[in-house]
Amino acid sequence: MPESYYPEVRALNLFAQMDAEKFRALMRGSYVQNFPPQIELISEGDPSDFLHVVLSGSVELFSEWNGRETSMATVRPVSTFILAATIRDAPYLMSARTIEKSRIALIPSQDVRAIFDEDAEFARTIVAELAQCYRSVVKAQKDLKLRSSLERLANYLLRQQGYSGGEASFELPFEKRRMASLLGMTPENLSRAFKSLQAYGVSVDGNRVQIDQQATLEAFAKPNALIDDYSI
Amino acid sequence: MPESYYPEVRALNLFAQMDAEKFRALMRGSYVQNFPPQIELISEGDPSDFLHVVLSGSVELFSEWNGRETSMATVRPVSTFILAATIRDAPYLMSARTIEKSRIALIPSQDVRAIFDEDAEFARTIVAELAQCYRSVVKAQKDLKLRSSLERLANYLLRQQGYSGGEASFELPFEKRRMASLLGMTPENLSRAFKSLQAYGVSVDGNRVQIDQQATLEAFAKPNALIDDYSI
DNA sequence: ACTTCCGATTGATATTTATCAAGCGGCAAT
DNA sequence: ATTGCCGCTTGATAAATATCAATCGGAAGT
Repeated sequence: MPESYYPEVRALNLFAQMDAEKFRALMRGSYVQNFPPQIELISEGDPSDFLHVVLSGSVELFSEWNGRETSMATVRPVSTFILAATIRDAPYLMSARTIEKSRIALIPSQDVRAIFDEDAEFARTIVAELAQCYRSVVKAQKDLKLRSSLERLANYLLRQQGYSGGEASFELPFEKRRMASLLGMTPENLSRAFKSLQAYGVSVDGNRVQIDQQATLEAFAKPNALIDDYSI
Repeated sequence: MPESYYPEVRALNLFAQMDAEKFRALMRGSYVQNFPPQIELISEGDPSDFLHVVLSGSVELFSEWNGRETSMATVRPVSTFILAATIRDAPYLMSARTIEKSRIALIPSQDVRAIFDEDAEFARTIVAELAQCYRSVVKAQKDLKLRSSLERLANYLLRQQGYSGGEASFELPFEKRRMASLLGMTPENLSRAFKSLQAYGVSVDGNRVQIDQQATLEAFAKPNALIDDYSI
């Protein structure tokens, strides 16, 4: 990686605290690349050669089985993905594709494992990130198993509202078909679910959502920190 | 913890490689306790004071929301649970109860975090265990989102068959109601699902399952290493 | 401005899954 | 042996969700 990129990567939480020399060692074999939208970065089952870090843009993690496909998560700056595969030196469980034009840092997995052993500060950051990822999946699984699709949508909207500043009106971060897959439903059902939420003061126009009766929607959605708060 | 317990705990993968002195430090504030069945060990939302290690017996992790409850996973010896909460010093996302009479080691979370910083070998083991946990949840989520309940049951049976030695006949590890919740279905549906699998050579008598047409069942279930193989 | 394309929507219908209400049957306590 | 309990099963029905087939409508290209 050209040294000119170092500051950008160094600024990330993951690398901010680590020893300067170890950081250089890690960067030596790394790349930063720009990808156009819809590029498949990794395929599930492949060996985990690189830890990926999303610097800008966004990436979708998805999985396939028996001809079906589902969206598992979206990764936004600045987060890693396939950290667990990197650490265990195991095959990827999910595929990844860019949603939009994205800058991705690629760090050789073996270097991550090597530096992990040498730099306690880095190890601590890695494990904190991994624990965060774990907790996110557990939350997603609770969402899936404990809620109906309408409830999932309602809570999803409340979360998105929170991310975009808490105003009554906000933009959905991507296409509805992707949202539907993420929420574990079909696009047709998502469409009908939006209609059902009109009863709770939700209106949609394209990607813009407006929540007119915040309290009513919350009473229906019953958001819960242990499912919906991704900061804990 | 009485020193007489040390060898039993020391034998666990998690502690086998670590420095002797660090191990003693970790054990000093720890307990080993026997619990009867159906004891709630931790409740979701509580602060994570102890890392738990199942030495014998089995523990169910479950979650609740809005009056509903679902089984998230079962933990068998020798595994930890709530490792991620311990590391992040965050509240538990899941509750835990003993399924049967169980021996549990309780290790103060703050000691785990402290020793993590001091013992690189321990840190490496912890992070490997955590990555394993992460990958298990991802697999579970793929199972939930990509498969119907009948397909989930078929693959579950094949996995259980594998764990119990691969014979055509084997025992289910626990009650059907718990299995149903784990598989994301109602007990009634599980009952009907077993009946549907008769068409693929599956017969059930109490907790004993017999698979008469292995190939037929596998052709239906389409087991996949990236979902069903918990060793990778 | 017109066409084309593609995602979103809508309606009709089918499938899957849950709910409700009995029953059945093993097992433990008496 | 009898009783009562509890988990499992079964049947009937309802609700949730998916599928299939059009159709709509905005955005991009001509």
